[in-house]
Amino acid sequence: MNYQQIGRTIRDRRKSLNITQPILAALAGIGINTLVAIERGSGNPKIETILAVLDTLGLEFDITLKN
Amino acid sequence: MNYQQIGRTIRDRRKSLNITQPILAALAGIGINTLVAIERGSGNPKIETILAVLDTLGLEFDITLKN
DNA sequence: GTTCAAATCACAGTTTATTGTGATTTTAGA
DNA sequence: TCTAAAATCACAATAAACTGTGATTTGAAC
Repeated sequence: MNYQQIGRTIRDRRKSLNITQPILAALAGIGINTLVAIERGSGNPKIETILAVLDTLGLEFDITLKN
Repeated sequence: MNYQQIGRTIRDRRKSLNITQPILAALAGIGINTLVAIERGSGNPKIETILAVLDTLGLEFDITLKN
C-alpha cells in the first residue's frame, strides 16, 4: 500500500461515514488543508497526522511482509 | 498499531536481516539520525520516510478497521 | 577491563509540513 | 440554470523534520 492508496482509503472511509472534510479535520485535530492534501495524495504528511486521521475514522494500520 | 510499535517492528525486522542502522539508512535513502529516531519511537517522521524504510525491509503497510 | 563496532546524542543549517485566511472551483440538488 | 455546500487552491508565517558532523555511550567479543 503506497501513500496515494492511503489517501483513497481515507476518503472512501470518510464518505462512507458521511463526514465532510472540515468536520473530519476538526475531529482529527488537523488543518483542513492538510486533510485535503492527504486525500489527494499530495504532500508528505507526518506519521502522527496520518495516525490521527485513521484513528478518528476507526481505522488502524499494521505492517506485514511484502508478497 | 501506534507509532512506537512501528519502530519496534522496524528494528526487529532489521535485526532479523542482520543489517546495521547505517546500512539500512543508506539503503532507504534517509539519514542515520532519522532512522535512529524512528526505531526509538521518538520524533514524528514523514510518511514517505516510514514507507521507504518499510519497503527496504520487504515490509508493507495495510489499513484495517479497528477492533 | 580492553577493544571495536554499533547505536545514540547534540547541534546548527536546510528543507518542508502545517496552519489560517480568503478566494476559487466543483458538486449535487431544486 | 441557480444556489449552497463541499472541496480545492494560493499565499505567507510558523513549526518541525531531516541532514551531516562530530562526540559520546552501549554492547558484545576477546
